[in-house]
Amino acid sequence: MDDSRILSEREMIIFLTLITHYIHNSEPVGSRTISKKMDNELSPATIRNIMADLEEKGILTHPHTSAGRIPTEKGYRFLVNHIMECLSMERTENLISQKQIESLLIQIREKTAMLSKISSILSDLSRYLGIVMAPKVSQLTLKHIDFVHLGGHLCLAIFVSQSGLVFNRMINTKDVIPQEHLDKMARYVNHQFEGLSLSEIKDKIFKIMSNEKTLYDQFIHQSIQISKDAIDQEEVCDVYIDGRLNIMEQPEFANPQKMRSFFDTVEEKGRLIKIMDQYPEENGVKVIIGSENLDPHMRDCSLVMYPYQIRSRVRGMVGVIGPTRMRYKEVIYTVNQMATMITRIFQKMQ
Amino acid sequence: MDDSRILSEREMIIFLTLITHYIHNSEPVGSRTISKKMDNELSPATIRNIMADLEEKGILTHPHTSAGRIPTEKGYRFLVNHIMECLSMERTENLISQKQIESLLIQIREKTAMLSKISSILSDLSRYLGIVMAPKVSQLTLKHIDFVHLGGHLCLAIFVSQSGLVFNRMINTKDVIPQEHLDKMARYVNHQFEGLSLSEIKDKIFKIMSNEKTLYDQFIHQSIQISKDAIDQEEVCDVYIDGRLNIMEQPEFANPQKMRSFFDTVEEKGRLIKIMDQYPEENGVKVIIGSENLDPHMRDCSLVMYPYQIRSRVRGMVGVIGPTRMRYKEVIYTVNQMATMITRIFQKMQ
DNA sequence: ATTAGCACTCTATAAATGAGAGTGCTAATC
DNA sequence: GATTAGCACTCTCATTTATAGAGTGCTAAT
Repeated sequence: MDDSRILSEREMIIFLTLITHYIHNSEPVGSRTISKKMDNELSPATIRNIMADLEEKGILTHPHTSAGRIPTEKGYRFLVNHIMECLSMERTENLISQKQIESLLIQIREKTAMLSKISSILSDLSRYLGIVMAPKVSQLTLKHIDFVHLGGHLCLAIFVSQSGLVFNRMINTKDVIPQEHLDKMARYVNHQFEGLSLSEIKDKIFKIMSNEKTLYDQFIHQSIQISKDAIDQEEVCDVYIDGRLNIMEQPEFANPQKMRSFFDTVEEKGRLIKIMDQYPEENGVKVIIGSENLDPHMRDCSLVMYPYQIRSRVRGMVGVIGPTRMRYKEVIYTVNQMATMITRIFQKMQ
Repeated sequence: MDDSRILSEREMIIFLTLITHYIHNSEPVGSRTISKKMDNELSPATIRNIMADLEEKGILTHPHTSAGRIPTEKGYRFLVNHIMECLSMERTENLISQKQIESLLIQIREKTAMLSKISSILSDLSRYLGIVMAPKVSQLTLKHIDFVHLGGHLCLAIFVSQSGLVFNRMINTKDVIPQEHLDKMARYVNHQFEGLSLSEIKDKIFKIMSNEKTLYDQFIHQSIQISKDAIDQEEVCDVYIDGRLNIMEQPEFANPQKMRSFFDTVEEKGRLIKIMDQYPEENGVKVIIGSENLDPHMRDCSLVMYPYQIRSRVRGMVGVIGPTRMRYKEVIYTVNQMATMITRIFQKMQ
């Protein structure tokens, strides 16, 4: 039963005081401590009674008889719901110096570098682990394509997307194609495909190829073939992680065993992607707390993730992983702002 | 005094047996263990005597009276010297499946992706930390340059080096330059600079700019200006690291404190570069053992690094960081082969 | 409804104990 | 003369025992 909805104001104050204190000190909080924090408004004995009530409601617990209280996962969930309500009501205050970060990021054009910089910024801001999941390239819109002859049958295709991201793929051509020829082909291909997404281009290539006229025009045929080779290559969904040091500082990972099993999961990036796919979003954000996470190695972690967009098409995710005892409010606000900022940056980049 | 040069054959056998055993088990080795390993050829008592001799020579020690022996740093250094002698004499056996790795690597054209893949391979092979230090871009030779209009005053310059590496820089142009115009400029610039290294191009740009003819030709002036802007941007010397998990498994880092201080140093990449610059190479390799390293946080680590080349010009470094108790022979062989392979790959890439 | 008082519980830390591993030395053996 | 068996000695590490301290829950008083 969800008794936790019906908290009296006094209970709420005590709960928030306790959880805040615990989040910062990671030690069970006793009744005396809370009483002091509230300027002795209530005596420890009274607080003990209330804490017992909160424990009955399932949002607090204590590790052993003579220890102070700590929040349960249900407690954290309750806190997060509370925060989300505030988030939608308050005008989010600026926790981060957006301008500086934005001007820093907008200068990086290279996809890999940009995303890993974002994960590094996220980890610095949150003091936990920063995570960025790359958008699927196939949703990007083509601005410009270029072919460079590398020698022999090797050729390099360089894509620039509308949003200014650069990525490239290598092609093994059937014939040796000289650079001037490649330039001509590039001009043709640019003309044909500019403004389309990679997956749209795929479709168009299919159409052109099945057009019988193509069969007879050597030039078109070759141009289309090379584009097809470049686009068809399987894409990996990349994950960028930074801030491992931050996690090492958390007392819940002081045990080397736990630390290892945590990093085992995190470094195996496929797992993260799976986790991301597994959970629904609420109000655009995913917050996965402790054992809500089905992966047993992530039982002591929480995860906050927001989606970002490129030209209202592609969606990637950014977020933070930290201990269950996370500074949720700060993190949720920060990740939210970063996601918004990234979306905005891609808009600006044109 | 370097008594360690004068080891009898028997002493040598015992030393190698002991150090090998210690490297694999990370526990002090007693006389009984060694005796067994040598098929009871000698009794524990005899071995004890010899071990006492080796201790006098400074290549063994014991952590306390009733523990077995462990190698000193001088011992490791002695081992490494011994290995290096063998390396130059033996035909290096193939420890790694070079062909597969080579064909895997040669497909990656993007600088960042390639180098981080190499560091990942190195960490997998060594089961320690894989390190790659990127070559200085300014030494690369230009194959092809391309300008892409990104909208407004923004323009992207894409470089492809002779060796097929791609990297790009963003430029803020004074005027708005349309794409057709940029294409023309690129053709001119390619013609002017192809085959030169970035630093040579810098010089040439300087010459052209001081030529008075340039002042009057608007087109040349603009082309040169944009090239200059692209090339002048400060480059960062990148470091790629992978295999943190491997390090966590080493018992010498079981203490969370030590682990943190180690990663503190390693993640701050500037420090690694400094360390690299500080030590001389012997026979092309740098092996830094334990406290030979001036950085106090790296006191428990060893470092094996080989240089690699791109077209016999630029030098980067690849290597491995592990505990002082490192499987030196394996690592030295592996890193050696990887460095050679990388050099060869860049040759092949044309 | 709140609070003071007190017995009770559990942890964390320090001190005490004992088994085990390995040495160094001496005297016997090959 | 080199090797080895034998044994007292040293030091660590794991286990046990004792103790102080923090915090609770309950009862009775305010």
